[in-house]
Amino acid sequence: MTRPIALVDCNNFYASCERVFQPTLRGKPVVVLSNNDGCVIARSNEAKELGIEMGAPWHLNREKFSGAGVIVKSSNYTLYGDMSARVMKTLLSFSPVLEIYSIDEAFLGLEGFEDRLEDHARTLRATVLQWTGIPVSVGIAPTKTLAKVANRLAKKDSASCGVRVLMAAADQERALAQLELSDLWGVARRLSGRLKAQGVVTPLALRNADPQQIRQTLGVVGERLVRELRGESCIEIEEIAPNRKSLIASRSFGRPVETLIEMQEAVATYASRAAEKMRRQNLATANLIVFVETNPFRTQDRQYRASQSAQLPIATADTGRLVAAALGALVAIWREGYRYKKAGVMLLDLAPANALQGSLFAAPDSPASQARMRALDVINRRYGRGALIIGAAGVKSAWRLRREHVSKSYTTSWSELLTV
DNA sequence: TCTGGGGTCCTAGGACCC
DNA sequence: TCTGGGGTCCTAGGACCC
Repeated sequence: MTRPIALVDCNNFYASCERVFQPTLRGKPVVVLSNNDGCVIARSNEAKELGIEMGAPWHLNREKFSGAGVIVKSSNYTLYGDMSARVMKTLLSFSPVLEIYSIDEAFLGLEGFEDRLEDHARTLRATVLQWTGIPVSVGIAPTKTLAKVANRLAKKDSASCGVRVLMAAADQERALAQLELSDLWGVARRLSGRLKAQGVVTPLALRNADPQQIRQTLGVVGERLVRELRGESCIEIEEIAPNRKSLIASRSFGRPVETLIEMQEAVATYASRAAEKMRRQNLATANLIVFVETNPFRTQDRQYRASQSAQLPIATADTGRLVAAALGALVAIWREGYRYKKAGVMLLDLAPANALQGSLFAAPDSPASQARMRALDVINRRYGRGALIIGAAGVKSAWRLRREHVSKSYTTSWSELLTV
């Protein structure tokens, strides 16, 4: 009754993309660098073998690897996004049940292929390579967490030729015995530390632990992890991507920013870029955060980091309003005398820009509708007349409108509330 | 003047992912 | 001088509501 789940992961994705368009890079060590050519974000196998670490700051490594013939590329996200779309489209021809998990990973539901999982995966692998030029690895198991494990082994173990199936309990146990706790999906430094402190030292021990007991110390996340390791699927494949809830536009500065005017330029740019992103997805918001920080790697400098949120009276995607709100928030956290390294604008509580129309027809007992009715009730009691609340940001902002605006600011100006 | 319970919201921070 | 840029989920405590 267990349905097989495949995790398809592109090998060294950004480096592989560069190779597709520049075949002379094949067989050579290639690294792709982050913005400002700051640090390593992708490495070909050859580069990994040279000992180049993920995230390594390039200015500390340039010397070291210049003699090794390493080819360095600046990142090109437009290209990677395009290649990703081609890979995902190809995957769709191998199963209609597809969840795009990240730019280079996807989960596939393989129900119906139980009797030929390995063959199916090998054909998939060959086809993706032929159609897109991107090599992928495939891990198959009854849960997403185990599919991640299978995928890791498919990559690591050259004998498996890029495909690993872990449907049988005995195979799963053998696989878990080969890994470290921090190799597991969802376990990083902190969690593995806490587990080890509890005497759970290996992935296999975690699989054999009591879920209830793990829940005591690690909460629901821990319990889910144990169950997933046992083959009990707790994390479903999400074929329809839920609406984005927030988005960020931020950058590190190439050199320290020390004046307000420069910081204002940067924040205005980020706010405007964030607004563009939002409009492209037909979203709107009434809630944003501006943040600034100094360079934490320069321990000799005085450190400062701060963030400030700002609320707009109604949800909007208008660049002018968002820039104005962001600059207002910046003033509240700006401190003279620091060498700023990074700043950004986050947009929160994103909701479809046409939510107002939707809300009129929302089910009467939906939470959003109830919140709106309560807000309406307050207005009716207070002012003896009805008004339509702009609920574009859903329940939360309906509450906010009620608390912060309806009862305080909007004593007469209904037309403003009604503006879309 | 004293006494309760159940539920949601808000916010900040932690932890993790790619 | 030089160390990325995005995201999500969970928790905990206080505020607030009925």
